[in-house]
Amino acid sequence: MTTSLFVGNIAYGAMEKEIRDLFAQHGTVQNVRFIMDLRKGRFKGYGFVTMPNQDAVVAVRELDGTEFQGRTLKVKEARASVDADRRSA
DNA sequence: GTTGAGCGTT
Repeated sequence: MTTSLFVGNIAYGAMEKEIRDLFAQHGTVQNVRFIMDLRKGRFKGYGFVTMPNQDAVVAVRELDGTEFQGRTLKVKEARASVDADRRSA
């Protein structure tokens, strides 16, 4: 039972570890995926965090709109979710 | 050598 969260407006200098640690403060982080530009290999500035459904809801509520490394984070349930685990959130 | 709304690499 996990939910994929879309995380946007991440600072270009941020690291997956920092996002994972940030989300871990509000729940159990199952996985963190930073989206890189496959052509240039640069960070696109957004990523996805997978958490248990209940923790994901809390994380969105607690982290969406908050500041992270000078940028206002955008946290929301992912749309193009490869995982169909948004059933019991 | 850059940038700033969005929905992803196995």
